[in-house]
Amino acid sequence: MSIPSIKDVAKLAGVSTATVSRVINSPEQVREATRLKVQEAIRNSDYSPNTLARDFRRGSTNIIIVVVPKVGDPFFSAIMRGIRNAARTEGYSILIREAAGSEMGPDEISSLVVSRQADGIILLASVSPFGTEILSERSNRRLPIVIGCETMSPDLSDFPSVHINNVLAARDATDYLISQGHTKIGFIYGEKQSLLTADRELGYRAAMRDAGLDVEEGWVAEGRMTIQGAEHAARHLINHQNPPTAIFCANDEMAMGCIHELKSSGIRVPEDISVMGFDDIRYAEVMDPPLTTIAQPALEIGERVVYRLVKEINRKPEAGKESKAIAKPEVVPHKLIVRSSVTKHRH
Amino acid sequence: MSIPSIKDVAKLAGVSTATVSRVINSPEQVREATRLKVQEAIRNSDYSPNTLARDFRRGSTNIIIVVVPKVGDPFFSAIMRGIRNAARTEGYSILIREAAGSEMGPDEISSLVVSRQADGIILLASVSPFGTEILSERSNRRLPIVIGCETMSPDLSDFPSVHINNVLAARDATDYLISQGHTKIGFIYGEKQSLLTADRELGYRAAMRDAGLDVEEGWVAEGRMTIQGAEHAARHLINHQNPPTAIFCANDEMAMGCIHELKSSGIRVPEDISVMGFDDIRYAEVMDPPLTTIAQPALEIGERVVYRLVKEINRKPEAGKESKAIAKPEVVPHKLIVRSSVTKHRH
DNA sequence: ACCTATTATGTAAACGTATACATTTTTAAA
DNA sequence: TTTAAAAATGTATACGTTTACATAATAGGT
Repeated sequence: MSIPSIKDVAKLAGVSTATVSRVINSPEQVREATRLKVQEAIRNSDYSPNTLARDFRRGSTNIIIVVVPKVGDPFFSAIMRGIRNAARTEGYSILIREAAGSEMGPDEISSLVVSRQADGIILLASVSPFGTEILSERSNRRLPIVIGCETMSPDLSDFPSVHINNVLAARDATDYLISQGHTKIGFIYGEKQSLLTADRELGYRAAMRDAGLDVEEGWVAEGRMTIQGAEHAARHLINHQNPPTAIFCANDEMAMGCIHELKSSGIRVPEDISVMGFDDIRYAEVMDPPLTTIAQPALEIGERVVYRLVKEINRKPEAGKESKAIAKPEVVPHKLIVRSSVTKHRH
Repeated sequence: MSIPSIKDVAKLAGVSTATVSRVINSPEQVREATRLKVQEAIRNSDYSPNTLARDFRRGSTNIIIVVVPKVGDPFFSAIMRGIRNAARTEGYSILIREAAGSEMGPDEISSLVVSRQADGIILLASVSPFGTEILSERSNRRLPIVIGCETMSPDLSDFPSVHINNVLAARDATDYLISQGHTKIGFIYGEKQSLLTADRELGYRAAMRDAGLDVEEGWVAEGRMTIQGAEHAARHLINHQNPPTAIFCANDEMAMGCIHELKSSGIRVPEDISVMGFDDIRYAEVMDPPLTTIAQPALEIGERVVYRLVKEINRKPEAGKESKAIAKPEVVPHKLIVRSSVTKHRH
């Protein structure tokens, strides 16, 4: 015997398929006696609805896909927790899609958007520059999309989003270093094309400029968001003829690489060089030295991003209007976390 | 105008829907002239196939779902890379499902298995104890499942799986500590119910026994696989009246917590106490001190686990046999990585 | 030009569910 | 009881594809 369908149940219970369907989807509509009979038949036939057929018929899946750059990134732990919480209360299932850097091409992202395998998409991964054109094509705006954490290029900025103010946060971080007496401050950014770390660099440079400090050529380098990349960048910075006394890394993982490289070169952190991170991943406080960094309200971001998305999903009906309204981003507060990797500079 | 279907394309191109379908799925079957005409129509109508309908009709999705305990765990980076590689060459898409400890109840895992939203499932997360009954029910054995890394309870052991020999690996780790002159060796395991860390504990105890060494009550504690848990456990161990001179942690993250706790208590690592990890996550080598640990061939595991799964998916046809054949696990080699967190014990 | 073998296309049914609408049964009021 | 209103159930269709089968077009020989 093959896999049982709703018909089998109907026959077994002596009712129509419509009634079985109602027992499953709106039990209050069917009389108790019938309901019991049907439920009994469901058990006996070991039936469970064919999700594929159901989703097809309904035209929706109750699934939200979260696109994440890399599953092994500790930064996403808390965000995902927030996403799960909110998704559960809203009745959605979460599936995660790994973008893995540039390995997820325009085709993939496009197919994700255009095929209705999900009711909505949460982008925690940068889609610039490759996917930008894709997403901005009107034709691909079929599925609601909300962007979390990431900064998007201007032509995508009308997507709803929730994130901290990265420019301001980086500025605060830099200001803190300056307040500790540092004047020669280096910066390690992530990927060249990433607008996210570009924003952080903007904040860094703004703070330096406003404090009347120079940013020497060679004080900023690319760390590719990886440990090895940051090690390489750190080596570059300390080999500079006039090396910085403090280094601001665009995320914590790079800070780890940076610190490791410094120590390996016999440089003490923070006594010789201070290091500042970004994100406050869970390893930050057990590092040696514990990392001074910027914390994002990850749980809150996760929750708000799905509430925002669900709102978007539910106001599909009036699709006639082709709502051109630019969604203003929801900005959540960041926070400076002072630990021990930054210390006062002794002149 | 609503969302275009294959019918619209057919009308526009002046052919039947069957031909359009063929142009999409087996272009070589249709004459070039027609093909071009249809492709033109597809472009003009901005059509893309409704995945829901297609999957429903085909009865399969070309999707593999990977169940992972937590997305923020660096251990899964490399495994996922392997999975992605293999999945791409096999023509499958990967979606990830976060189990998040015990938050994914039997219902969820069951629904995952029984609904055909995927063609197969890769379990990197332990399903013991809660999901065990679920999975072992014959009625739920509808979707091919392959287990990676994890150890399963005996009644699930007939699922295909690929992993290292955890018992042996833990034994090798412990033997290494013993070879360095340690006789008082502690152990921090993960979760009480986890068979995975139970295996590692088994290996640890076996090594101790075979070396004629005692394991004192109080030398082993639960670290819950988290930093905080490990800190707590470490505190427990060092407060013992006769504290160990080496601590073996069931994963690297706990080793980080352990080391942090030791240092905070003024204990030097490895001079006073040696610490050994497990997994060789990417942070292991930049820790201070760099962590001596056991490496798993993560990339290989990832690849083999999907090849195994695909094999399973493809031999569905002969379902009549209800293949009771117990699949023997594929065991891959582990490797001891010697760094600096373990040193010779001075008597 | 004719017939055959091959190739290309069209026709129509099916997949499993949900639901609008029609019909039957029940309930409650008179 | 009778009747109207309300509630429960049944009938039948649609969702968008794919595909077995039937039919039409082409090509290749004579």
